[in-house]
Formats: sequence, structure tokens, C-alpha cells
Amino acid sequence: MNISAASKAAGIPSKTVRYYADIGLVPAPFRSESGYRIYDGSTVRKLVFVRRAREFGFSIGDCRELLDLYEDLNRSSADVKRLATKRLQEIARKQRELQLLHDELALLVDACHGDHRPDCPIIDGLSDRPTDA
Amino acid sequence: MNISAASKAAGIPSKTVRYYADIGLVPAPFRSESGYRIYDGSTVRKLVFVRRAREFGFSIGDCRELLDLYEDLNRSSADVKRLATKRLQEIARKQRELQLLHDELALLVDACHGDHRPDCPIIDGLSDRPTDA
DNA sequence: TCTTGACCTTCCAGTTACTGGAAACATTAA
DNA sequence: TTAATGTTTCCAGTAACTGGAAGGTCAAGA
Repeated sequence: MNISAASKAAGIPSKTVRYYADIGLVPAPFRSESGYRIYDGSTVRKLVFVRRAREFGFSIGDCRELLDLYEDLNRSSADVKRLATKRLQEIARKQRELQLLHDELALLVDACHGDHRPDCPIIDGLSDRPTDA
Repeated sequence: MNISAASKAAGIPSKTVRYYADIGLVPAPFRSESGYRIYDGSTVRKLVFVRRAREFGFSIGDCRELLDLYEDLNRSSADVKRLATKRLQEIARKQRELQLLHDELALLVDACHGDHRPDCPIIDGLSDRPTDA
């Protein structure tokens, strides 16, 4: 599996796949005789995990910690479980905030009659005229 | 309402609040005689909206479009409704992906007995040895 | 009134996490 | 064998902040 196949499988550009190995986020892949990177399923799965975590605002440092869970889970189980649980709570918080964002936008869409009538309660609430706050 | 109050209200650092006006993402605030920025509730509400959108991976460009919805909703309603609906679908997709991330991490946590027993089915599946893929 | 400390200003440089492009070597298909 | 495509390294550029310097402002207290 060379880099473009791994890139496709993980949903991450080749450039970024290289970068993630350069900074040691994922293990550096083996090389073919001619120097081509050769990826295995294990690394690809990590890349997928990183992509999803990055999409939701976890930093590279966070990803490093999250990936360490994979390696360390059976070692210092208690500490690691606490860390993972903290991250789970963060994800749950993100889910709630995402729901708020969704609802706010859905409200806009619902309030919009899709024609040219000028009365829109949402616009009234968010226009530039000075308000209560 | 000066910049630190607006910063607190919106949950965004003062630096970033200034930056968002510099790049024209939110309207440039009025100034006091001495040059201090003066914020109103309307702009603060936009800043909150931007913060939430940014936290979920919408780019500054995306935020610009989203904010335009507020201004343009009662104008070209049909087009704008289509754009908003597209964004809603994206948010829904993000929610599903976030759920996957959550489940994956929850699986790790559940599988971890919090002690030092060495058998962990998740680790087995994600270890560095070559796998099926 | 003066001063002290917190807050504000602009400007410019640095950071994070990529991302694009050049130059050169490798592989494959015709 | 040659053309197209894929890969390599290296270095520079971008997006979106973020930190720090140098200096002006404001409100409270001696």
C-alpha cells in the first residue's frame, strides 16, 4: 500500500500523511527498495482516527494523547481510563454545542419562507440596530 | 461595552475579536473619543455564532457566508435557503462523525477494566502488527 | 493633583498545522 | 524506449490566530 492508496483510504491528502509521520504523530512507514513509503492497515486506521479527531477541533497534541490510549491502554489502565473519560466528556460537550449551532441554523431556515416577503423574525433579532444586550 | 467585556461575552480572546474586525468578518465597532472600540449586542451575538461555527471546523470563509444569511435572508430568500440547508446537512454529517468518534472512544473506555490485566480486545485490533487491510 | 495599575491602542513577529511547487528519481503501460 | 504518472526531499507560503513591545487612557486612592 503506497502513499496515495493510504491517503485515499484515510481520507487525508498525501502531503498531510507525510507530515504526520514527519512530526511523529503516526509511526514512520517502512520503505521499499527505491524509497517509497509502504503503509499497513494499522497506520491507516490511526490516520482515520486522527482525521476525525482533527475535524472536531482536537489539536495535534490531543491526537497524540488519544493515539497513546491505543498503545497504553493495557499498561497504566487507571490513568488512561481517566484521560479517555475526560475526552469523552469533551466530545459530549462538543455534541451539545453542535446541536445548538444546528438548531440556530435550522431556525433560520424554518423562518425563511423562501420568497421575497420582507418580514423575518430572525433578521429582526440579529440586525445591526442597537439591541438590549 | 469595551473590548474585554465583548471578549468575555462572546467567549473569544480580545486579540481574536480585533482580528475578526480587521479582516471584515464582523463590522468594525464604533470608537470612543480616545479610540477605544465600543461593542453592541448585535456584534457580540455574531461573535458567539462565529465561535461556535469555528469550533466545528467551518472556515472563516464559511463563517462569512453563514453571517451573510443573517443579512440576506429576506432578500434572495430562495438561494439563501438552499445555502443554509446545505450547511445544515454538513452539520448533520459532522454530528454523525462526532458520534462515531465518541463511540470509538467509548469502546476503548468500556474495554479497559481499569486495572493491569493484559488482555484488551481494542489494543489487539489496533496494535502495530500487520493486519488484514 | 499625582500616581499607580488595569485596560486600551497599533504594529510586527512567531506559531500551528498544513499546503503548494520545484527538481529529480521510480514505475507502468504502450 | 518513451511518455505519463507517482514518488521523493526540500523549502517557501498560507490560514488563523497569538504574543510581545511601546505607548496612550481611565478610574481609584493618597
